[in-house]
Amino acid sequence: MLALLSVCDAKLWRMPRSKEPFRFEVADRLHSATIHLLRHARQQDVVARQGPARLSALSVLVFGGPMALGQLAAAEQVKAPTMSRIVAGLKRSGLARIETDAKDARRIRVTATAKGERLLQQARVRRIRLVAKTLTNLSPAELEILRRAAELMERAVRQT
Amino acid sequence: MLALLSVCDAKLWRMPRSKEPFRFEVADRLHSATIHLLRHARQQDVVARQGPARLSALSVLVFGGPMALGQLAAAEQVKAPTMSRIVAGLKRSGLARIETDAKDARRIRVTATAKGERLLQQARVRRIRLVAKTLTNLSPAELEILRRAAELMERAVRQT
DNA sequence: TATACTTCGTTAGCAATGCTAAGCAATTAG
DNA sequence: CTAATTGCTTAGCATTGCTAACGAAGTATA
Repeated sequence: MLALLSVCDAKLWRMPRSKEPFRFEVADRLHSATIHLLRHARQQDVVARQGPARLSALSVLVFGGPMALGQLAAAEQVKAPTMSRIVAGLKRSGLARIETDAKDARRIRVTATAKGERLLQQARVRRIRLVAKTLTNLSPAELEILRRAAELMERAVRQT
Repeated sequence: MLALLSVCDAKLWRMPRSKEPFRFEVADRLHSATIHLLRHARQQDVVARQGPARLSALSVLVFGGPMALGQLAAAEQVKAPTMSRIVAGLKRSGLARIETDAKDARRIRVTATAKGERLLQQARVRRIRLVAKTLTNLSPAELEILRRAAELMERAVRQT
């Protein structure tokens, strides 16, 4: 259930030799902290009655729009056969629908249904609410630090 | 592969009514950013040749010391049968060993082996290195923001 | 045009991980 | 001493990863 989320947790840990030890220290702490935060947020996901892979794929469909199976697999960093089964599950549950591509008969077009969008938004609300709840005791200045940190993380990852 | 890591990604999303909208905005951004950061870090885990559940359990053993199966299951937020199988796998791979508890014959004592510690540390180094690499272009001031953010996240989650 | 590659998706079969239900053995309560 | 509780395992199911192998459709080339 923890997925890969807790491979490393400890403080007692010697950083590898580096010209920039501070960067490694920050990486270490950030890694650990984000693991703990997300592990906590995940508690809410039981309610959705859908497996993590399906929720995840559904979110890509909802926020990224309809797409072919291969694109979806790439977005989820998963092989095509795996995504094939996930999409089949979403279809069975009425959360996504499949159409054929007019230009290329090999492709399929996967789209989130209204029901799928609704379910995903609800799951999302639950998670965000829980995260917000854990931030309850922080001051505005501390919240500002977190907001800026989020921006920095997004930027850093996107530049990769 | 993404586990629950991408249930929500988008910017276009209306926050629920709240007395503290800023807190929800921060929660949303932080949630998204941490998902992306960890999804990125996870690329390194293929190398370890052990599933995520085993690596995760092993990390608890390495950093938390030997413990009973039930404790380990609780730490990993997993039911006992699941942990039973995970520990069996670790034992098969020579990464953990099982002893009987002298005081209570029902209990078992699971311990990480030297091989297990080595494997975990290597996986850990790979992940941290990758995270550090994505932080390459940040200034010292920006790194400091991330360090403080990590502290805040840890504190917030721990108070739960 | 015909043949051969390539690309896209599916099916089949394996392994890992989650669950509940059921069972066994040891401990604790009454 | 019996009965309830506790700790772990086994059995059986569903989900989600993978590779291998296939068929169908598009593309390139002789």
